[in-house]
Amino acid sequence: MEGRKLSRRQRERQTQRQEMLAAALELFSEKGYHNVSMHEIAARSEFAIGTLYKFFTGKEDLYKALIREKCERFHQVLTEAIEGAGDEVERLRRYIEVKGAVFRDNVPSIRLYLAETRGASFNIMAGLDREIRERYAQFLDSLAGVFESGFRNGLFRPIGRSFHLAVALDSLCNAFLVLWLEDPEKHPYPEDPDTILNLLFEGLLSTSEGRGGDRRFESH
Amino acid sequence: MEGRKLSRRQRERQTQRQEMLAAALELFSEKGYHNVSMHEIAARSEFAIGTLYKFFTGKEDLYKALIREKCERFHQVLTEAIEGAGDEVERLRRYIEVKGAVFRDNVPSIRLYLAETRGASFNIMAGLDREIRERYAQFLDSLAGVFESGFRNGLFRPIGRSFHLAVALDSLCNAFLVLWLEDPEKHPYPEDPDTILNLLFEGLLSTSEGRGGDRRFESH
Amino acid sequence: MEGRKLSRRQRERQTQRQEMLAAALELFSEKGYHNVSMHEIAARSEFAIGTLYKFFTGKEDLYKALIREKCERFHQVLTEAIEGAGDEVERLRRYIEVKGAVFRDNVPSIRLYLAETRGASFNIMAGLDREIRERYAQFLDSLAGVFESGFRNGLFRPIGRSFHLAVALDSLCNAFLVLWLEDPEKHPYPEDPDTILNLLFEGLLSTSEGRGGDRRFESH
Amino acid sequence: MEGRKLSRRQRERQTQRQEMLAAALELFSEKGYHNVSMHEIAARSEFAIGTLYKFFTGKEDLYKALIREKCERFHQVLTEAIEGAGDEVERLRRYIEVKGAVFRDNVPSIRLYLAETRGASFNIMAGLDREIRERYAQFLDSLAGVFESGFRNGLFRPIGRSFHLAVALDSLCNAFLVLWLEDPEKHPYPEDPDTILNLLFEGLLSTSEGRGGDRRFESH
DNA sequence: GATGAATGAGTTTTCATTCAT
DNA sequence: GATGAATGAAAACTCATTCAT
Repeated sequence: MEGRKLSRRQRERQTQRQEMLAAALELFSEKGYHNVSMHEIAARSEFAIGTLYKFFTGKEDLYKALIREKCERFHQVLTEAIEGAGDEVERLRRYIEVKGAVFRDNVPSIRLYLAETRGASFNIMAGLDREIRERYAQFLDSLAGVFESGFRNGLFRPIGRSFHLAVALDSLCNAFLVLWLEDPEKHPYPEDPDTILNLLFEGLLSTSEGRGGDRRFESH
Repeated sequence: MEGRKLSRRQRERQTQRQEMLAAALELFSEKGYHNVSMHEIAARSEFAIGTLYKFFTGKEDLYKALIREKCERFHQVLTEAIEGAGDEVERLRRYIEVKGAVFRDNVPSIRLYLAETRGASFNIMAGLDREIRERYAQFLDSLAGVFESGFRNGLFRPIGRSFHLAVALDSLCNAFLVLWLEDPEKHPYPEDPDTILNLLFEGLLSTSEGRGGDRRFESH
Repeated sequence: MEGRKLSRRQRERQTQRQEMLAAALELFSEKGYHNVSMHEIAARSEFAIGTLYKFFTGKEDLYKALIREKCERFHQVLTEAIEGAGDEVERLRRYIEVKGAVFRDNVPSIRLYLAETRGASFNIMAGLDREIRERYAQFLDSLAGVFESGFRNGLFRPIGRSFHLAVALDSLCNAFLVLWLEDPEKHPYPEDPDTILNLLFEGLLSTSEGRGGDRRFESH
Repeated sequence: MEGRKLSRRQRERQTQRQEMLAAALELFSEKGYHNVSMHEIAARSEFAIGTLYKFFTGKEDLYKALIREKCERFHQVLTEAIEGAGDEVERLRRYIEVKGAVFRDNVPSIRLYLAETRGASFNIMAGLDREIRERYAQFLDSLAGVFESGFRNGLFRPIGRSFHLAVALDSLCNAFLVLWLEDPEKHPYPEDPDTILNLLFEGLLSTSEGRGGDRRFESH
């Protein structure tokens, strides 16, 4: 992705950095930011404590780097999923599938990701919160774009603002994923993306012009 | 629930306890569990630190008590909303409205509630996590019951499992509420519950039997 | 000196504070600021480390308090010595004697005092340096006042600026005291203050008007 | 002093060593021993940290070498000043002038020199303290020799022990120099050495035989 | 029963020194 | 011989908890 010519030294440093981040990820995702000490990270990553401080200016910096890199990666993958080929429905299906796959493969990261994008994170850590949320908002806009485009070409019936639909779909997926995270046996993430999609689609599609759902509500 | 005859002493203790919890709530919701010290809670509640330890066995116990009581209260109120009078649609509407109202009136608690029920809470605090989640699951079952009942009496079309629908509706509300929490101006929580409800209902209602949404997907 | 009504508690706190400062003084004077750890001070004063931090906001604060209090005391005592009764000569004699006595009785403090007022202290410690030097300058002005007064009433011949004479006398005493500090046997601080005073006085006194010292230099 | 035939290699090493010492001097005099890290010295001198350790066994050794060399140089120059041509008065004048010139040209070194020779240096650094003080004592003896010689040839009146006079003159100069160091504008080091010298001489000279200063004191 | 002073284990971070390249 | 990445002991400081008054 970047210039390929990294010296051996530089490549080694990258590897070490990744090992540190990996150890930190494990620990943070197991116990949360405040319950992990730098000594633990050093021990788990098998580096001396001082070496950690050569790579990161402090615990906060280490955590920020970790979160930033993971979030960036997730958003990249998800953005690719919804910006790829296919009509809007296919792209949403792909989004649901990819999101599930990413979760399955990155459980530890997910715990942190969720703590940052959902719930009430207390990251006083100047700026991180804002940064992540902005990146997330940016992604939601992309997702809203898919609905918008579906509206324009008549694939979707305009039952709500595209942004709301994006929020809805994303939070639906997250809800299923959190259930899965808690008890994978009891709450498997749907193999078929339509299980989730239909929750929104079963009335979203413009072909259902003959129905009178709205009227029903209006009468209330 | 308990015997009503509390001595003056006991009543005083209850008041003191509530004052401690109120001070703790303010602080925890402002700064998060780990960034609040027992001294701060003592200072804010105007009790001696030793007195705090007469009421709670430690910081963790205090936090647990706080979370438990708040969650219990929320679930109670929400359960009442969905178990009250009216058909299923009305009950869901009431749920959305009550949830909005409860949030508006309890912003500090909400931050903690969200941290516990959504996202990846790191509450290693033996059991709290489990306890809260169980209570939450219990509530989701109640909510699912509303859909179930709607299915049975033909008000809803069976577009998914009732539990999934409960999860979907709840996470939809949460998503809107988190948006509102972040920026109340930009993302007001809908006055009209149908704004949220329609996201699910526009195809969920059994009156739309004539439409061919499903077929469309099957053809894919 | 101050309002006498200190509660027992307050008196105890004062005692503890003094014990902490005493332990710190010993250690700082033995090994210097940077070679003493808070743990050592805690151990030597027989308090828990946390208790130290209840009395002083940090190591720097502890050191500053120590220096400030000692310096203030010294300057007070010395100022009293030169502002007491007697003609200028007597007052200077008393200054030399009192300075010797104070040194003898406060060897550990002296090491710190000297490090602060003489030599090149590297007290980056915002302000302390300045504060101490200002207090010292103030004292030198008092001492210069004695010479000034001696000039005015004709007791002293005006062989230099009064401030220079103050600096000269003070540095003379310090020099003798440092010698004594290094090797009390070999370099006892003079019992008779005139041993020091005569180094300046043997020509300073106005009664020596008949001599031609200056002329001698002019002819060179 | 040493054999003159240094190989190119050896000469290079000397140069490097001097560069290291120069960088260290700058830093130590700016911030004090404990506030300078070996990394800083390495960076400022543009050598690798490992290279520093090839030349000096450690930080302490580096500092000792620095102090030793600077002190040696100062004492050499000052000894030359007082051992040169001229009568005792001229030699003392030259001493005062040279001392002023050396200070002016070596402010950074001076800060360290003062920290070592005056005040209470905390150089636990085994031996350095003693070593420097011995060299200093040696110099004071040379200076005392000038007074001694002045006594012998009748140029000076024996108003005190020659060693005391040496201490007195040196501390007088130091006092003026410290004043100058603190505020060169307000306290310039005297251009005319007699400004300092007269503080001692105005009664020291044997030509003032007619005066009765001593008697005056005796009467007290 | 309430109080808050005292405690000390545990945290983050620095930096002199070593040694494989 | 020079290099600088890696090391880990040691420092300053915090805070949950105890217990004598």
